[in-house]
Amino acid sequence: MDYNFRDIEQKWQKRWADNKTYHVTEDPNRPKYYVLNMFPYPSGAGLHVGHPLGYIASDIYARYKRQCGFNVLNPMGYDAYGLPAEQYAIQTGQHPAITTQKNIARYREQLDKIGFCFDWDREVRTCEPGYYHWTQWAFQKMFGSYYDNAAKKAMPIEKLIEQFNANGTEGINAACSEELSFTAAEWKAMDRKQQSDVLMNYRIAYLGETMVNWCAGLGTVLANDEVVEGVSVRGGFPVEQKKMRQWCLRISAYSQRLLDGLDTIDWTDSLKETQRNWIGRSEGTEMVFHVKDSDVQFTIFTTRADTIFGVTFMVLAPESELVAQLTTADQKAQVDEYITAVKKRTERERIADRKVTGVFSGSYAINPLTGDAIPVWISDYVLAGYGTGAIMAVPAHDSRDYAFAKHFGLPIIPLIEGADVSESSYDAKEGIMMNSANAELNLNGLTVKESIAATKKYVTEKGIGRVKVNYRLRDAIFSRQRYWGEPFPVYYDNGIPCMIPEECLPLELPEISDYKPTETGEPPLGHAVKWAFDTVNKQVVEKSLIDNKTVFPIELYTMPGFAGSSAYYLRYMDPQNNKGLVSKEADAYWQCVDLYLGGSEHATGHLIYSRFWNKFLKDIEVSKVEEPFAKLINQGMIQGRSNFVYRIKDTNTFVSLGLKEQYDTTPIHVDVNIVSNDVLDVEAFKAWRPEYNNAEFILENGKYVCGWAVEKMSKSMFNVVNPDVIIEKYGADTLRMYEMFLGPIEQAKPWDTNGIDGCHRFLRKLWNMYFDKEGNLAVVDAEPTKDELKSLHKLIKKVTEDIQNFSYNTSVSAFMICVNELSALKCRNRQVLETLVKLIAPFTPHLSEELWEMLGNSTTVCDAQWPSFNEEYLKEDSITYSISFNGKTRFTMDFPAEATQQEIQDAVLANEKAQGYIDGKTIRKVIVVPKKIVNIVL
RNA sequence: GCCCGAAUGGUGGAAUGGUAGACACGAGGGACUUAAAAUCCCUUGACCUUUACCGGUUGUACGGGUUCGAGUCCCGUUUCGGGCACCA
Repeated sequence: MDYNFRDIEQKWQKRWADNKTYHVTEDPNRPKYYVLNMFPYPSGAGLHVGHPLGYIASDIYARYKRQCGFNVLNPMGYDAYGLPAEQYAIQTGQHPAITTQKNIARYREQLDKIGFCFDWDREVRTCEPGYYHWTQWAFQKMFGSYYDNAAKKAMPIEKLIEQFNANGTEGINAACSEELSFTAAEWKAMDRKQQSDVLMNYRIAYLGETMVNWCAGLGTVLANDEVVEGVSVRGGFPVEQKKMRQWCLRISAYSQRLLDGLDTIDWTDSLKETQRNWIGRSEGTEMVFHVKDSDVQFTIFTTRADTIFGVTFMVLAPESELVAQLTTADQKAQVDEYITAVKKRTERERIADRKVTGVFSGSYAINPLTGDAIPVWISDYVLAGYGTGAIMAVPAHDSRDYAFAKHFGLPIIPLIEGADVSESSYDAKEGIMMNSANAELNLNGLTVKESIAATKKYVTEKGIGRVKVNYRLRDAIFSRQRYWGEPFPVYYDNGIPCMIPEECLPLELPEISDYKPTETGEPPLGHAVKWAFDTVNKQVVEKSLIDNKTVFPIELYTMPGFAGSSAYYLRYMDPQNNKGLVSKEADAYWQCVDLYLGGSEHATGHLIYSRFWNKFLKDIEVSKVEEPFAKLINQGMIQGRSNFVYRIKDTNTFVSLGLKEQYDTTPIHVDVNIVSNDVLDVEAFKAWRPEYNNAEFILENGKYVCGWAVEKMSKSMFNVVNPDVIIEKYGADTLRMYEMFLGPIEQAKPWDTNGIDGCHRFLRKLWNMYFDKEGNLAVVDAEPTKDELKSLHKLIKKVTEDIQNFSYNTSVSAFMICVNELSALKCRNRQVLETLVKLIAPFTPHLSEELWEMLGNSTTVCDAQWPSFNEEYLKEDSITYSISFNGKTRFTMDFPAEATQQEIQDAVLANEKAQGYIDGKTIRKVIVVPKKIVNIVL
């Protein structure tokens, strides 16, 4: 009987769908396991063969866990908001919802063919009102919260207001944009707008002024890569650095928790390290410097408090508010000129072109330890957004300060013994201090480490400064001037942002006629005038308590891509719930994702935002756990394997790879789908493109051999392989096996269709084991033989271990070895063959179900209990040891399996003596390697 | 520049410090076949030796080291990949 994978796969996919085989419900009597893939953005190109890699890997794990008795949640959905659909809409006028809908249908069709155990009843789409309801809701909760540094959690903003009413800012320890100080009386005296502004300083979702690339000509904010030499790539309009009001999320408040949480989760070290770098915790000292002949003082941040005696100048960021205060009249012209020049440069240009620039402010600061007056400069190598936007410069021990000092001829004072600073600075944090003493503090002779501690202690006691931890993590900018995203549930009352009442959510995205910005420079939602009116005045004003009949402007920004993907794993737990994001019961049952699979490209995006979002939801008691993803595996990218033909220059003649050195050739990408084992299908090539109709070929051995290279899988390289094509030719089970066989999941590897035959042959061979020549099921009921049991239990052990370690590639090999062994044994034993079906079921579900049914089972194999192995069967009767002298093997000896190492050693030595091999030699050591080698060291 | 990871046949890749190259592809040879496909068998790191068998040397990017024994551990170097990048 032939292995008719097409019929088998269709049959089972239909049956699974009809019976809702993979539908899961919360079941307190069974342990849960939550497997999750990062959900895809449904692009117009459809899935290529690289996309399902992670889905297959997690599907195998989900199926394995299910067979182990777990109640497994394995959902799938779509990250449906995104730029490509919107760009397409601008070009064609096609509504992004329609494009997205189409793409999702295509994705679903492709996914269904692979045989996943997804519970499609739990599908989510970020662009559906029922889903983004809860994205908007979470945003509102963030708006209504502040972060209490002492309690280390988010609290309702009302609590803060209470405190303001009672004591002003006295005793407040909250995360904020800038430190404020006012009394209760002052608070009460503020009007609504002023109070709103003050609260913005504390809210977790807040409107803040941030630096953006603003392009007036296009009426939008641009990303850095959309700007070159101060003009927009598209249109060539001038672009300036501008502070703009944007919605932000105070993710920085969670820096420490985001950092600490990393120690509690099972992610790869490299990914954790990337997140640690991104959060960028740095422990240092803040010190206050007074300005000479002035009341002004300012604070700097340094991690090298020990170098305070080597400060020879100070530097302010150009954007710093201190610049205006410290610039003296006679320097003003120069400073203004410098600031203007800096403003024109984009972030990108500053990084690309690192020539030293700066200007003297005219002021001097007083070194609090030496009393020296030191010049204050302004330079763009100091960033406004980090620390205090001002630094103390120690050119001897900081390379950037050194470059600046050399350029402007400022003094350099070495502070570490033996450090040669004539050519470059000495940045290392080691050595013995010198030149570092005043009447009260003497660092000379101490190590750098000791000096930092001593200086911290000193400045703290003297009130000059304090110990401070800084984080590089910035608050997330949360608004976009785009159409295809979640609308903000916000309207403005006399400039004060107000939340649309919760009962009016979701605020639905309106239809608009034009996806470009409006003529007045507003985001695309500005076209939806009627929507704004209806929403705010009918839905909001009439339904809510707001007693006003004027038209309120509504927020026209939309949310960024990461908004919808930040809590989707919670929504899968309870996707239809219209009372809340997730019910207490569902959350309590599923808790967190046990296994999360996705690409490492999300290390500093989605995986940070999501962790932050979850921590916030935990603070407001929606989610139960601190960390959403207990274990994370980054699947490696599947790269493309491109093929080339070699055209002889200025001809239409193509030369085979082996002969191309004899000609002057140009390599040309050729569609990998008309190449097999690097041999070109010449006729298909001629038909591929009109210009190749008359192509001629110089062959080798009658074949045209193509060159190849590993590149990114992309249309332009003609190396995209569609899973549908593979499935049509080999079946989904072969595809699943082969994707796993390619190599370790975490590793990037090229897709090479050439190897797939091996996996397909294996499945056919496996299939044929169950049937005789006439095609009848040919299993016999009998006690398995010892050899059969040994082979089988070796496999159970290996596969069980491999699945737990996610080394599926070696599992596939183990299956191949076992099937070869069983074939050699002519195994027809029902018990053995049935167990084999269970073992391979996670990898090849369709084939397994079919065999399982043929073997007379009425249940599905996906519920069949995972077999356990018995060490007894794995035991050998005797074990062959290699006997070697000084590592060189001489001969072998057999020993009973239960022989101890001592017995083996004694027996070997007795044999040596009897044979006379070791007469007159000194034996230094005898090493018995378990089950392998006896090495006699002379 | 800083941090992290990797390097094994023609290819993808195996190998708790213990006989390197499992398994698979490709290639070569053979069987079956009118032929092809399919299937099955043998060979396949390099080099040397031999009519053949048997055998030997060498070999996991490079140079050292630890060890009876190193692809694996340690030190240094090179190359490639990834992340961060004026973060004071």
